[in-house]
Amino acid sequence: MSRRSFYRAPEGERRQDLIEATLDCISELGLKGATVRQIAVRAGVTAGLVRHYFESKDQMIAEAYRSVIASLTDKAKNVEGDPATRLKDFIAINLTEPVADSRSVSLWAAFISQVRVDPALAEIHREGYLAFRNALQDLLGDFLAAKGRPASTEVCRRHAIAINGLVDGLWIEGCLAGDLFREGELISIAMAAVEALLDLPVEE
Amino acid sequence: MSRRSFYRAPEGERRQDLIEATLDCISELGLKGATVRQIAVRAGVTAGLVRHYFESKDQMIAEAYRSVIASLTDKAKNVEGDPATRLKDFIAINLTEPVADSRSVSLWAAFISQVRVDPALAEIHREGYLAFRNALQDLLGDFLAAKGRPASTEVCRRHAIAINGLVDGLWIEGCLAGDLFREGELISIAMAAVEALLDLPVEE
DNA sequence: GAAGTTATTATACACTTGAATAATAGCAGC
DNA sequence: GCTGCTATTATTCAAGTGTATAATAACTTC
Repeated sequence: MSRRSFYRAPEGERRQDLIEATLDCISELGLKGATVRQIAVRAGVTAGLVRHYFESKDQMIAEAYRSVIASLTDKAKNVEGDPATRLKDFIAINLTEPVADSRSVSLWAAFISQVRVDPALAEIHREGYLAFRNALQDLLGDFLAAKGRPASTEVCRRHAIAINGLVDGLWIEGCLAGDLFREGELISIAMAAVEALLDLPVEE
Repeated sequence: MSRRSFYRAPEGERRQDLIEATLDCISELGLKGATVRQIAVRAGVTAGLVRHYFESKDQMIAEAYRSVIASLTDKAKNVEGDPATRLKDFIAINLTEPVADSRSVSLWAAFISQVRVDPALAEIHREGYLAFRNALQDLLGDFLAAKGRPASTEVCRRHAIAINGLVDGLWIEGCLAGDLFREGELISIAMAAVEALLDLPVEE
């Protein structure tokens, strides 16, 4: 009667593994299916270890949510180049894998559904949304200025709200039922819509 | 030692009560919190009754989802009047209570998060989305024709996809963090955006 | 290589879960 | 009122839940 052998992982690595396993469970089995035991199996450890790294299962899930938000927003916030290119890339990135895939939207929805239940998640959502929208707002300000049509903060804010809504809505549908659209169709629709909203060509 | 007294309800009524109680639980406690016992408490019955009306808890939840989708789409699909009024109302209805409230978006998100887990829910979502988008597409066709700018099915389809995405995205944010926007601001932004997308005034 | 630290395993606990079953009481028809 | 049907309650069950605890083995330090 002997114990299984194991590897003593560095703290950061193990925490990351546990969070990743948590997200796998949530996306494939739903929040209900993300039990401590199932998460442990996927992370290749035993259930007790979870409590060694996190105060509670709920706290681990909140951290997992933070990492989802970060993965959804980081790529789009770090676009580079001239304003027109950045705007174009911003849209394309959000409507292309890996941001746009069914795993992402599953995770996102699972957490959104808990926003009313857990105020901590509500706060995380709010921060993520505002950071994302403000990045877009700055981007739009730069773009309009570069095109010789500088706009007030208020105008940029309204444009950012609308375009953010548009991109979010298309992102969701693309993730949930991508087969309803042709290859690249959502990006093309989004690009045309942004041009109409701003009354300016984005692509040359 | 006596049993509690009870009322023998007509089948339709009791089923409706159970579904309503299920939705209350999901929106307030999350899918995890929607246990057979908790649902029974809210419906004012004992847990065993659930299985008398539904084959399983999962089947009851799928039916509950159907009723959510219906409540979200029915109001918007039944707009009346001339095309411009219908288009205006379509947008306003989707961004105003009771369609736009935190309970609705919680329920919607809870089900979306299960789409990957349960193919039955995926099918229900797909049907709901297409019915909604097609209603919008017809509406846009009528509107453009009435304004003397008749458009092809394909053009209407692209407009419907974009406007549907826009409205969905704004709906979600309005529900989740309504306090980030001024009274009526989302409707005003949506209306202006639709006018820009169609290059036509919606309001006189 | 021995000693000490602690990440990890193993096990146990109290509680909740969805479901099955049997008893019962509300109500319709006579 | 009595009878019969069945919607509803009450109880039970096995499986699964998050967490607490103690034993242990992997690794560090000297």
